[in-house]
Amino acid sequence: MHNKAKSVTIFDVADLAGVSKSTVSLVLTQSKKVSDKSKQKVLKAIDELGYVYNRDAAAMRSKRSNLIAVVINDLTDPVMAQLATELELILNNEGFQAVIVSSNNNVEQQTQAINKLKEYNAAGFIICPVTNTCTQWLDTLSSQHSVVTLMQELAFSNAPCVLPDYKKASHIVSMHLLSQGVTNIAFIGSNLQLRSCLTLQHGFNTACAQHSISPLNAIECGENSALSAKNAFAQAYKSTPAINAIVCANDIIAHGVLASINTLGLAADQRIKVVSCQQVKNSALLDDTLTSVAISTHEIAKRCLLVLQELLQNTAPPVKTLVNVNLQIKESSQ
Amino acid sequence: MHNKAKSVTIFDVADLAGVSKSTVSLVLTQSKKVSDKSKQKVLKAIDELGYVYNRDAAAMRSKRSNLIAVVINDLTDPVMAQLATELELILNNEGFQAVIVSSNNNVEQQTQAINKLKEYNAAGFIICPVTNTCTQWLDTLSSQHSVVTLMQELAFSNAPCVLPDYKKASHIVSMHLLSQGVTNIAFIGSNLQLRSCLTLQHGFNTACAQHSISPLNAIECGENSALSAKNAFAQAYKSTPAINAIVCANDIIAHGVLASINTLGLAADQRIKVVSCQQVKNSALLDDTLTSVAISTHEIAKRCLLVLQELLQNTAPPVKTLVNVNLQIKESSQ
DNA sequence: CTGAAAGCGCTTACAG
DNA sequence: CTGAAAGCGCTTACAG
Repeated sequence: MHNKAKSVTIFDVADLAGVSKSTVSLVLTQSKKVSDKSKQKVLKAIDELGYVYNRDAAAMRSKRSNLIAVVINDLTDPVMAQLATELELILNNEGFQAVIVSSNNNVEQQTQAINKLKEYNAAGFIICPVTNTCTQWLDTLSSQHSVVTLMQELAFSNAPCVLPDYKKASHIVSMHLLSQGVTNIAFIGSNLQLRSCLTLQHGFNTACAQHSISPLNAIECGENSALSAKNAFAQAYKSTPAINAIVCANDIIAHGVLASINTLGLAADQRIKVVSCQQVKNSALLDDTLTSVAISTHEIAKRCLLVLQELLQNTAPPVKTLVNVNLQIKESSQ
Repeated sequence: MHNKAKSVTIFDVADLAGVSKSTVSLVLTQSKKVSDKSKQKVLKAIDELGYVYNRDAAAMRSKRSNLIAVVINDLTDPVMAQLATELELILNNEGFQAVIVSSNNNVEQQTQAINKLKEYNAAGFIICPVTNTCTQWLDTLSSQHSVVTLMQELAFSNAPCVLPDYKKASHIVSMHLLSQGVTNIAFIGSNLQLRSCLTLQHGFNTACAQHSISPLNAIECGENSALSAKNAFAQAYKSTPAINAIVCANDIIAHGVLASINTLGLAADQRIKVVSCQQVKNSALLDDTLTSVAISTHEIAKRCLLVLQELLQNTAPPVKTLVNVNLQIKESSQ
C-alpha cells in the first residue's frame, strides 16, 4: 500500500512554494543564500506536502555521505553496548547518521557487513575488531576509507586506534595492591592471548617487577563470566593456597573470584585481596566493594569522533589514542 | 584522499567486459536473463576494477530498498541487545540490511531517529517502543510505512506487535508456586505501570484467583537492578514478614530478592520461595538455581521477520503475535 | 538571490 | 540474450 505514493519531490515543493527547485535545494542544504521569505514559503510547502528529503538522491548527486558505520564485535557485551550507545549519541549530535551493526565476533560477518556498508556509501567506519581480524585487510580498507578501530589494537596496523590505557589500568591497580605488601599475587582473565589482555598482563608484570616480586602463573577461565571465573579460581586455589592477592581482568571476573573466595571461609588475617582492571556497569552486580579501574566509554567515544573527523578532513590523526583511566579504591583491596 | 577516486561504475565494468551497461546491471541484480559467458566476463571485470555496487543509485532508480531499521529502546538492556543481534542475523540472512539504532528510552530520540531513517528510504521499521510512545504517532507511521513493534504493546494501536506471552509466563510460574501451597505471595517489578509489567501482574493475579488467594501488595523497585530489588524487598519484608513466596518480573530482580532473603537467615521451613517471569542471560549471574520462564529472543526475531515480510508484501499480518514461553523449574521454588 | 540545465549511477521497458 | 534511451530525486555551477 505504501512505497508508491512516495513521489513528493522538491519539484512539488518548489511548485507549491512558487520558487525554483534550486531554491528548495538550497533551503534543504541549510544554505544562507536564500531570502527569509523564500525560506518560509518553502518550509511551509514542505510541511503541507509532507515532503521527505531523499538522502540517497542527495548523496548520489553530491558524492557526499554522512553515514558512519559502527561495527561492534559483540553487542551482548555490556561494555560494547554502552560504547555503541555513546558513539551513536555523539555522532548524531555532529550531524552524522550512525548505523550500528554487530559482527558477532566473527571475521566473515565483519567483512560482509563492511562490504555491504561500502555499497551504501558509508563515509566512515568505526570498528571494534574481532579477535582474528587480519591486519592487511584492515590496512587495505583503511587506505580506501576513513576507518578507526576501537578498544582492541591490531598489531602494526596503519589504521588509527582509540583505546583505554589498559597497561596503566592494570599497573596502577597492581601497584596499589603490592604497596600493601602482598607477595603471592596472580592475574586472572578469560582470554590471556587477546591483545588487550596481554597489555593488561604487561602492566601487571611491570608492577610486580618494580616490587621485585615474581607473580604466580596467570589463571585463565574459559569464558568471560562470573561462573567461569569462580570455577577457575577455585581450581587455582587448590594448587596454590598461598595466594593472597589477585588482579582480575574486569569486574565480572572479579565477581566470580570473590564468590569463590567467600566459600573458602578464610579468617580475616588470611583474606585474599581482589582488584579489577576494568569496571563494568551491570544491573546484576550487587556489591559495591570492589577496587576497580573506571574506563569512560563516553571519553572513548569522544576521542573516536575526533579521530574520525580528522580522517574525513584528510588530516593525519594520531595513530594511537590512549584514553586515561581512574583507580577507584574500595574495601576489596584493603 | 578517498571518496574521489570512487568513480568505477557499471559503465567501466561494461567496457572492460565488452558488454552493455544493461547486461552488467542484470548480472548485478541476479537476473537469469544473462548468458553464462557474459556473466563470467562481467564478474571478472568487477573483480579487476574493484567495482563497488552503488545501492543508493539502484534504490533511487528502482524505488526499492532493503534497508530495515531496528529501533531499540535500550541497547544496554541485555535482553534488547540479544534481540537486536538476533534480528540483525535473521534480517541479513533474508537479504535485508539491518540498521540498528538506539532511542535510549527517549521519545524525542525515537522520533528523530525514525524521521532520519525515512530520509534514507528504510523499507521497514522494527520498533521496541519507549514507554511513552504515542499510539497516534505510531499509527500514522504505520499507515505510511511497514512497521512492527516488539516486546512492548501499545494500547489500541493498529501496528502489528510481536511479543512474548507475558501473561502466560507469570501465570504458569505463579501456578507452579501456588500449587505448592504458598499463601502469602507478592509480585515485584521495577515499573509496575509499564504495559508489559501490567500484563505480568495480570497473569499473576489470575493465578492467585484460581487458588482463591488474595495476593499481597505488589512491590516496586526504583530501577531494574539487583541492588534496587534487594533494597525494595528488604523494605517490604519489614512490613510484611509473613510473606512466603514472591514472583519477580525477571532474573535480575530475583537475584536481588534472593540476596536480600539470604541476609535474613531464615530456617529451612520458613524459606521464602522465589520465581522469575523472564529469564535473562547475564555473565555476572552466578547461581543457576532460579525457577524462571525462558523467552526465546530467537523465536521472537523470527516471528518479527515473518510479520514484516507480510507487511512488505501487502498482506495483512496478525495484529498481535504471542510467542510461547517455557517454565524452567529449579531449586528456588522448591 | 533565483532559474535552466547537466549529471550523479543505476534500472527498466522496449526494440532488435 | 543485448543495446540505446529515458528517468529516479537531487546538487551544482553558471547566468541572470
